[in-house]
Amino acid sequence: MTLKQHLSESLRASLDRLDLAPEQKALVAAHPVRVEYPEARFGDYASPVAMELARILKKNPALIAEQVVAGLPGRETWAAVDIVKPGFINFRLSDAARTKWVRTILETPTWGDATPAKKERVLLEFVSANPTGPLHVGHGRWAAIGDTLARVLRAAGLEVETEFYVNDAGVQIAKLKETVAAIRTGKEIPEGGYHGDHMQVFKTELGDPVEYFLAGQKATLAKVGTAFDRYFRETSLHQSGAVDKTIAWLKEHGHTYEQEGALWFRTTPFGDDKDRVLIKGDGQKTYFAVDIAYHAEKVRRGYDRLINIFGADHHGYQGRLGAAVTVLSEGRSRLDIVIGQLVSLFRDGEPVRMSKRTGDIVTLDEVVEEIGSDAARYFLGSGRAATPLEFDLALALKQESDNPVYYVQYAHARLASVLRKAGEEGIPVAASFDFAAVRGPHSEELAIQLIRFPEEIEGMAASLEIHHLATWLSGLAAILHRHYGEHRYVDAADREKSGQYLALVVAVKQVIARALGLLGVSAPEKM
RNA sequence: GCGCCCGUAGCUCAACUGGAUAGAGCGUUGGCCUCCGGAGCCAAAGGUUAUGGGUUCAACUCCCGUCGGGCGCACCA
Repeated sequence: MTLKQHLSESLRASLDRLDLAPEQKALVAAHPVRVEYPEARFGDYASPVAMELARILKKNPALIAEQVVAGLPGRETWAAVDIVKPGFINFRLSDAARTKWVRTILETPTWGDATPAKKERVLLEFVSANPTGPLHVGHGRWAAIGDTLARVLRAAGLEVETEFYVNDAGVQIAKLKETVAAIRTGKEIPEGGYHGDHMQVFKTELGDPVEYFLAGQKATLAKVGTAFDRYFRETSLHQSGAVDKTIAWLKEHGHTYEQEGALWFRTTPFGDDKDRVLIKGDGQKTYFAVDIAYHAEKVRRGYDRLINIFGADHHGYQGRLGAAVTVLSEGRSRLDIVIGQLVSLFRDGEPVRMSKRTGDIVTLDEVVEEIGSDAARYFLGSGRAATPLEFDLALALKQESDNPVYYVQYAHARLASVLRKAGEEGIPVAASFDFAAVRGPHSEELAIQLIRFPEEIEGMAASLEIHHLATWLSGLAAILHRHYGEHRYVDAADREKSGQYLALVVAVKQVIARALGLLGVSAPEKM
């Protein structure tokens, strides 16, 4: 259990002991106990619960806070519990508690991992780019976010499979093949075909264009450290008859109707804003019908939860797909859709249009080539998915050697260097860490930031917002750099104290490496 | 026209989903290596959180309006 949870439960226990009328007791019991992180000067944890209960209990928040503190169990964990102005309750960890938790971190190489209340099986689908060209920066954003989300969910104790849906059938693929045939025979590219320099390879490249692009996309994803558990092909749905079976199932269960020669799926009762066509008047199945069959397949596999990462250009799909999953799973599976806003490309402030048709496309490969995988992963994964990202190539290139990711990596390399130095001096890492030995400027912050790591993981798993990882990590790096400036870790004159510092160094280094790993960024020993 | 998302320091982004004096990186200005890595640290400048109302002990966060930007609104894929 995390420290935050411990505190939350202690507060709950204290609230239960308040002398209240039965109806008030019920209200208090229903009220969540929130614990948050205050500014360092106030302490390590804080709770606004007394202020929140002031209205319900019709009492002065400071008075409530006093009573809560009076009945609080587990006081030995806290060096100080203060009540401040409106009614905040602030908690400062005791040295003994810091010692205990840091020792736990040192004994736990997987520190950060959390244990879920329920071990859910999750299918996470992302990227799913059409195999009609190379991946662009937008795909890179979904890859960075999706891959990190998968790692974070696993750290949070969920069973996660990742999947890339390959649209290898349908009209666009037919257009692609026509285009390739034209290029190979030296004819003009047909109406609605694919233009652009990246198509010219088919003058000499003789393979199937779908396989060619898919292989290229996989190679690009590998460069940014993203591998999928499964590539699921649309054609397999057609071959297995899954599309027809799914439509038949919907018919049998009364979810469809015919109108004007088309077959409609009644999605509006399940949150969609209009019903959708499955089979068109000309007898052709819609793209949506195929997509439903795909999600029927996911449901059939029995996941507790489906998560899809969609670009904002597909957000209109949310309602109908959610309705489909509800119907197909008969309410048993839940579909979460993470909408990621698009990436706008700029070069020196000038917008760069991205289109596979015009060919003015900046590929993910090129960007990775320019700024490297680490910087790309960090940059694309550190912003909130819901916020549009403006990516300036010239800026990214300029910051090549002065990028936020290096700030964090440098912290790691610096600690590696400290440990090397200690090795040369023959100073051993203390076997039994004692926080009191390393007390001083920023030491408390450093310890607490490490202790919070699993709390961050839990928070991200709940919100599906992984950008917090980069924020928290750069916070840790900042504290470390400041701490480094104030303390001398390796001092041959005081081997005992140095050993204690080294234990802290090992803990910080371990946690930074783990967090960078979740981000898909390397943790260098030297830079 | 309707719907979803966004608007925070000069630039790129945070702010724990309603908490305390809105924070980082880049850029700018001025300091800091006889000493474990100066890819770092310290200090300064920079904000009426697009804008006008509302809700409350408390609003960047919630509600309504306005302005600006992105994306959707097919018997397309």
